[in-house]
Amino acid sequence: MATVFQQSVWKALEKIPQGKVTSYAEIARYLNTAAVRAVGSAVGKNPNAPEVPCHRVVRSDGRIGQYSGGEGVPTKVRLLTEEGVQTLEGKIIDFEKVYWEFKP
DNA sequence: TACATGACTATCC
DNA sequence: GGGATAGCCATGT
Repeated sequence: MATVFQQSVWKALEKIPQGKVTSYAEIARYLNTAAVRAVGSAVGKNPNAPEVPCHRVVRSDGRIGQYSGGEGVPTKVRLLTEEGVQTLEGKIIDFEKVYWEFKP
């Protein structure tokens, strides 16, 4: 289904430019909620994977986290690397430099 | 550093 | 239609 919550999350994901990443907490804060798990749940079960760059969302501690699609986390890491976000063993390199903040 | 608790939703009984 | 469970996590102890 496509609830307003999910649509809001996906819409926020589309605002992330290529080569940048953001965190679930950032999205939750952008949606004015504290349910970061709900965000992950909504993004993880998104029915329109290619339209939503869910691989540009990582954990707030700089780690990749999980990924549902393709080969899983390796696919997420590879996509990020292709877009210019360097990773090392499931962790973002220069996380502060590629971190994208949502503007109100 | 590792474990337990917390907020909110979608999905499965 | 209603209640219970789990989820691409965060944060505090």
